[in-house]
Formats: sequence, C-alpha cells, structure tokens
Amino acid sequence: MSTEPEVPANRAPTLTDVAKLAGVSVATASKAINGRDEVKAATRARVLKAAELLSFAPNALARALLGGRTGTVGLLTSDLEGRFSIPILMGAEDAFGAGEVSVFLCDARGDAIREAYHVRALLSRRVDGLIVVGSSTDPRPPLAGTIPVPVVYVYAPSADPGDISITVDNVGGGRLAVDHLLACGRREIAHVTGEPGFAAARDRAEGAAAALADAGLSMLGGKPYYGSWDETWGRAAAHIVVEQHPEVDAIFCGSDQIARGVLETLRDLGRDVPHAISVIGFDNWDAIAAHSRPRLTSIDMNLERLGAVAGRRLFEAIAGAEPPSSEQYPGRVVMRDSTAPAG
Amino acid sequence: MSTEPEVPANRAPTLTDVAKLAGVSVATASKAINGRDEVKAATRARVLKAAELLSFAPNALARALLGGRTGTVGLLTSDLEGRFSIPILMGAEDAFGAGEVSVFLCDARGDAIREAYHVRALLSRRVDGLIVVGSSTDPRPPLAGTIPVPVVYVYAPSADPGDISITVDNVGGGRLAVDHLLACGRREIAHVTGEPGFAAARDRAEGAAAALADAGLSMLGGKPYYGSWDETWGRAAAHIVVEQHPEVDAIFCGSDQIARGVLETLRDLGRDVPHAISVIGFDNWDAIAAHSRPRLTSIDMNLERLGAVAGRRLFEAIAGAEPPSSEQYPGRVVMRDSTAPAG
DNA sequence: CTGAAAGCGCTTACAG
DNA sequence: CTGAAAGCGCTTACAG
Repeated sequence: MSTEPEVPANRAPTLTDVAKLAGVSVATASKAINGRDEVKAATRARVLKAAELLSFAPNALARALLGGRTGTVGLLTSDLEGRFSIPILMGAEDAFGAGEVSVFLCDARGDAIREAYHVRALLSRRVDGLIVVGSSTDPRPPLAGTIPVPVVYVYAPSADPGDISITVDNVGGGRLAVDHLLACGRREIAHVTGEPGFAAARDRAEGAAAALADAGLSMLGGKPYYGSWDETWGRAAAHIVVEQHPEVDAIFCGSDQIARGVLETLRDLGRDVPHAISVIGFDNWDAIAAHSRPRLTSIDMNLERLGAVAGRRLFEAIAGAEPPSSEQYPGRVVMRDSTAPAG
Repeated sequence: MSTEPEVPANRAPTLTDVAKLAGVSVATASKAINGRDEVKAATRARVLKAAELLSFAPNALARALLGGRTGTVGLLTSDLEGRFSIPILMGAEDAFGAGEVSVFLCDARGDAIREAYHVRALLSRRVDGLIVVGSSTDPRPPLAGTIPVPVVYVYAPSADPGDISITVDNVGGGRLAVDHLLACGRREIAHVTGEPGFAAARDRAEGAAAALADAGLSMLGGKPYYGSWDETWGRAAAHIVVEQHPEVDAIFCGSDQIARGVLETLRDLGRDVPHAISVIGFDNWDAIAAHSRPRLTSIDMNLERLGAVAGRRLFEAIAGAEPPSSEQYPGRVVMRDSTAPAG
C-alpha cells in the first residue's frame, strides 16, 4: 500500500498528532505543552520536540470552549476615519497586545443598527469584554440590550453614569492652555473655537474662563468666538478679533486647524507671532501643528494613554476586580514656537 | 427545596438550555435554529421562541471547532499611525463586516518580532486568512514561516512575486497628474516630490516623465526636485523652482503636504494660483487639501477601495477559488481650485 | 419529522 | 509520573 504519513498534510496538526509522534497520551502531551510540572523532564522534552517538528499551535478555540475565557475583546468604534479614534485604538491594542489578548475591530460607522449587529457577532464569538470608542466627547447612548461582559467606554462617555467611562478632561485642557498663556505674561486673551454644539467646545471654553477668572481676568470680548473647527473659521476669526480688540496679545484656539488659520491671518497682517501675539492650539495634531509658521504650541490630550487605560480597566473588570469607576485624564502642553513671553 | 430556574443565571445560555425549554432534543433545536428544513413548522416556532426568551446566541467557537472555518481573519498593519493604513483598513473591514466575518486587528509597529508574535497568535486562533497592510509602497518581506492560510498583501506588495499583492499604481498616478496639467494647457511643468528612497516618489516621477514624453515635453529642470514629504520642503522647493525656471506654469507635487508648502510660497511671492501657475498634489488628504488657499486639486489613490478589494480577494482565496494574481489600481483626479486653464 | 450518538481539539479531575 | 474518561457547545450522519 502507500506509506502512511504521521500527519495528514491538509489539516493543522492537533495535540493528538503530537502525542502520537511523541509516543504519549494526549493528556500527557497537554500537560507537557502547558508547562504543568507533573511531567518527567525527558517526556516533556520529547513532546516539545514533536510539537516543534509539526509546528503545532494549540487550537485556541478548543481551549476557549473549556476555559470560559476566550482571550479576545471587541473594540467598537463609531468612526475610524476620525483621527481621534486611531491613537485610542493604538493604545488599547497595545495594552492588550502585550498580553495574550486578541482584539476584534468593528466600525459601526456611526450607525446604531450596524453597532447592534456587531455587538451580536462579538457576543456570539464570546469576547471577554468590550471597549466602545466614541468619536466626539459628547455622551453617547449605552449599548443596546443586556451585555453579559464588562464594557468600558472611552473618549465619549456613556450617557449612563453607572457605566465605566474613560474620558479626556476638556475643562482641564482649557485651563492648561490659558495657564500657559498667563505664564507667558499674556493678559488680553481671546478664545476662538468650534461649534458650541460640541461638549468639547463648551468644556474647553469653561476651563479657559475659569483660569482667567482665577487670574482676575476675563476673556477678550467676554465670551468665546464660536464657529466651526476648521482653518477657514480660524482665518476669519483672527480678522475679527484683531479688529475688535487691537490690544489682543494671545489667542487660545479650540483646535489646531483653527489655530493654523489664525496663524495664517496674523502672518498676512504682519503681526509677530509669538512675541506680539501668542497662539496656542488644541489636539497636537502633528501634521497640522508641526509645519505651520511658526510651529504651533498645542494641548495634547494623550489619547494613546487614554486607550491604554481603557484596555487595562477592561482587563481588570474581566479579571473580576472591583468594577472601576469612571476616570478623566488631563492633557499636557506641547511647546513649539507660537507661544513665548512678550518681547 | 429551592426553585430550579430553567437556566442558571451566571452563564451564557446554551443550545441545551434552549432545547430543554422548547421540549426537544439539541439536535432538533440545532436544525430549527439553523433553518434546516427537516423541522416541523410548529417545532421550529417553539424553538425560536425559546431561543428568543433566553437571548440565546450560538457559541461561534463551538461551531468553528466543527466546521473547519472560523469566520475570522487577521488584519496585520505595520503602522496604524500612518494615515494610509486607516482607509485601507476601513475598506477591508467593510468588505468583511457586511458578511459573517470578524476581523482581528494587530499592529506590529514595524517590528518583525511583534509581527511574528501576532501571526502565531492569529494562527492559533485559526483565522481563515490574513491581510497584511504595509505602510509604504515599497515591497516588504513576506511573512516569516509557513502560513497555512491564504494571505493578501495590500499597499506594500510582498517581495515574493508569487504572493498576492494589491497595490496602488503610482506610475499611473504620476501620469494622471501630469495629464491633468496638460489638459489645462500647461507646458512648463516641474515636479517637486519626497525622498527618492521611496518607491512612491520614484514611481510617480516615472509616470510624470512618461506622460510628458508622450506630449513631446520634459520635466522642468530635466528631473524631479527630490526632498522630503513635508510642507517645509514644499516651501523651499517653490522658491528654487521659480528662481531657476521663471517660465514655470505648473507644479506637480508628490504629496499634499509638499503642495501645501508650495502654495504658501507662491502666495508669498504674489503668484496667481491657479492661473499663472497650477498646482496639483497627491494623496487627497482632506485635512490638508480642502483648506489650503486655494483649495488643492489632488490625486486620490482610492485606498478604501484598495482595502475592499483585498478583502474580497482574500475571501475568494478562502473559498478556494483560483488563487487571484496581484493587481494594481489606478487613482483619480479630485479637482479643487488650484488647477485651471491659463487665464 | 425527531433524537441518540459520535466527534471537533483540547483540559482536567481521577485512577493507577 | 502517566493515561483513560468525561466534557466544553455545537453539528451531522444515521436510525427510527
């Protein structure tokens, strides 16, 4: 007849194949491979060599079927395009990737139906937990239905205060920006920002106002210049501010794109940035901030850390730890060349 | 004694629970749930109601253990940060998400060790296939080791021509850009681009040169102005080009960031864009292209489609179709305000 | 049309 | 120290 190969070519080698090749039972092979210490050294060596020979990789599905835990989590984003999701996602992936956890990525595209569909699929794959990444800092509705595994919301908090949400401290971020300008000796500070419909805009403005109040000052014009998040508004707003308040010596912008527009207009007007007028942005978006003239000082919200924290909290919750409560994280100032003491 | 609940509270309901509640065998419950037609309508109804009642979701792991296929694929990126990966990833996620396939996301961070580690993990989770997303268009080494499932490389081709690679046609993209400028009646065309160490730079330049040659023209200065991919180089290069070739009437830029810098310098110099000089970029990066002055015409490489194609090809390969061969996809011109006929 | 039995690849008490 | 047996949750021939 034909020669009988130890292992059929067309399928992944199983523990049975390894055991056969090593001349032991599957039970023993299992113990050897998993480093249990009730195995004679010589036996273990034989098993490991056999596994090596067959490039055996234990079937994680079979394992999961037993253990209860699968070592997988779902990462649910509502908007991959938005650049805020990406660093968060990287942070989370990193927090897990270091361990034994694999991450399912699902983009709901901002659609509740798609989201529900994805959740269903993830649950049927028996993920150990879920991370929900929002695309704005506004609260979002909690996941529909009863979710039998821990869930951590990140960036956008869940509207249900009972849920675990890891968010950015935008009020603190606004404070940070203004405190930096104050440290540069600025007193006549305007705030140009995005749409007031966004919590991010309102929160940053609130923080800015509070920092100014603490210094006995108020915002130039008495309130923020609300508009949109882009450069076009930044350019227009700079014209308005300079005209209405020629004494302006600093502008805190709600985004780097706005700041970029402000910078361009100030350049067109021949204003000296950073000395006559200092400008600080928000987001620390490298592509925008690192190549403007001058290069833009900005607030970085440490989104990658945020993702990593979310990953760790989920991990803890899965491990059955005390359900962690919600947390807010502050940002930091990244100095470039658009802010400096008056000179 | 105590009341006996139909299902213990603390674990996911199983098919056995459903069967018990419906008063049938697990075999019958399975058939009912899977829509096999050897089940009496009334029985099926009872089973479905029971499943509904328990919010039963079939355990995908157990299913996969049988069927051979898991309905999962691995998406291996080398650099999530790079903005090229994201649209590709969205396209792929979309191609799969529509079906029954879930996607594992792994970021190797450009590290071969991490990559090997992730591949190992994915294989032990028995993914049905792998998509490898590169971060530049330069060929990359194929995955190490023997991979027992289909692999599709996207954006960066595998260095092994026997592998399936889905890539962007950068030569064609360079052609497209120059053809557009020629259509605008331009004849004195310079090419400012990034580092010559990148295949993307060389390929686009090659396409540009070919299109010019076809029109009986050659590049202003005889060759591309190579530099770096950022705005700073764009600004510097524009000065150089204008000085060396005052007759310049169009500049093809190897990236939108370069183009943005070029635009700024031309503005500083008082040159009328698009009429005196037309400028076209590459990448169609909205944040950069849509807010410049004037807004930038650019080549879009349709990366999301690229990802979707990769997803479909992998799908076909998994289904056992003829191993698809490698493919290259052209881009398209996205008109904004920086190119126009001379006026 | 329905159900008892075998089996997917593994791990874990439990004997020996 | 080693192995036979049961079982994780499901599906699929095979009887009835």
